[in-house]
Amino acid sequence: MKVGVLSKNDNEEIHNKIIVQITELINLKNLEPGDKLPSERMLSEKLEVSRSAVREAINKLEFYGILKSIPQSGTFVADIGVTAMNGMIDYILGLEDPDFKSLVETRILLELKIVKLASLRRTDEDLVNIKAALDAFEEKVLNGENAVQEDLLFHLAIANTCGNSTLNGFMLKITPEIITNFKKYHVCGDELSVVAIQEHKAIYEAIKNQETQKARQIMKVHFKTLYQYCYNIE
Amino acid sequence: MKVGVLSKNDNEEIHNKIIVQITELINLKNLEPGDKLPSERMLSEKLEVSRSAVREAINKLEFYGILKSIPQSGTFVADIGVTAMNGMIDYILGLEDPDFKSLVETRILLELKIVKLASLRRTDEDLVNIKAALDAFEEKVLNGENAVQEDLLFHLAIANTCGNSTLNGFMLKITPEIITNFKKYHVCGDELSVVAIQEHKAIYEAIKNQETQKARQIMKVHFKTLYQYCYNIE
DNA sequence: TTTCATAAATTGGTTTACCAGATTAGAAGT
DNA sequence: ACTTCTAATCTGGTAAACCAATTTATGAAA
Repeated sequence: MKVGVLSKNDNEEIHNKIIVQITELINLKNLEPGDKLPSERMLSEKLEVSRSAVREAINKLEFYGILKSIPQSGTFVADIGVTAMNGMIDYILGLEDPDFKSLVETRILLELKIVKLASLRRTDEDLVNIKAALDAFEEKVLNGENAVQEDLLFHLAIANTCGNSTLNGFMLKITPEIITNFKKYHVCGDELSVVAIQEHKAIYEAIKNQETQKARQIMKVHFKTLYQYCYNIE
Repeated sequence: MKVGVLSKNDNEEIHNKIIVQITELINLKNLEPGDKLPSERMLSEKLEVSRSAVREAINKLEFYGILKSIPQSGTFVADIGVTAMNGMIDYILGLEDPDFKSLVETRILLELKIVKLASLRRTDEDLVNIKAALDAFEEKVLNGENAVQEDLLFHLAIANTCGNSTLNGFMLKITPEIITNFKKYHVCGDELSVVAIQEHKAIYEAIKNQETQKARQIMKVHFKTLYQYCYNIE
């Protein structure tokens, strides 16, 4: 089953159907950016579905920046143009659920950039946060406990200091899926955690000293095991 | 105003407040992964807000993989652990709206990876799609019309063939914001479009011939102007 | 005591009714 | 004809009522 990034349940199918119908309507009526859609009531009547279903479809299109609802006024076609809209909707409907490989591949890409930016832009306050996450991770590992959560919180702490809210948001989006997949495929890596402590410390130091390339290099080494694992799955 | 990735309206403030309260409740009750939250009715009563408000807060937490609602059963703490949950929620609530620089910075990062993957994984069918987007762009430019939409659809066509649904989804998420910012800051770049045609063609050929490094190199050149613009804004 | 069928209660989801702000139509005044 | 003001209408959002599936409680049978 295909499902979007918003992934909820199997009712997604009917949402997609409604999205297609709304799109067709926009094209039929030659609505331009800024134009108002028929009201939710009209749409639900015309498409013979409940208003809530229409609202959910609109929500999804709004999430992807294609529509814009304004409280007591109406729902409008965002000013990205109808060509972009039609193209995007095709791709949105075709979006598949991310598999583990996609997630890891993306995570590594994001984090190698994030650690560079973080080392350039980190404030002193940021360093305190990262250090706290680092200490929490170390304590857990030295206690012999599973520290997957603390591991990823350390990485999120870095993402939070990179000064790029888009990258930060993307990291937050994929982290839970990464964790659950770690558990699913038993990539918890308890045995590697002691090594990981040293690597985390080295990353922290590099960020602290603003050694951009070094920070990136250590992060790359840090991901080596994960990287190999990722490309051995397929 | 701070706002999350889901960015809707100013009522986000109260959603965040509810999210905090729900989190506190989970901690108070020492709920572990897999445990069931109080029902939506109980929560709305206890927190003295409407049930719909509770539902929206839960939806957001579900989007970020922290909670999981099961239809006639209940809402459960996802199995990422309470430590990860608490850390993530702090970061989620602190998320700011992405600025243009964040978007461009992220786009370039994503696309340089995407074009590599696409050149490795593209099918013959993919090539047809990319070529169609390429032709549409060329026609628009040669007609002297603004071709921002067709430009980005070409890039989305590539993203759609990269075999990584996470990266593809992220590209879809930022594209509309990129377009609106282009218009806002007048980065439409009509004068550059003729050059862009050649670059697009070269990218297409490289993907077609599966010349991975070359594809990436051309994409990098293609982004040069945008890159400079991005780092001159601040 | 255990097992299993049955009914009552609980759940998230959905439909319906209602709300307050925004828009529009039209009349009144100039 | 053109404003201006007002009231009726229309809008997305929200609260309340309802639903079907699930879970739990109950108790009879073994």
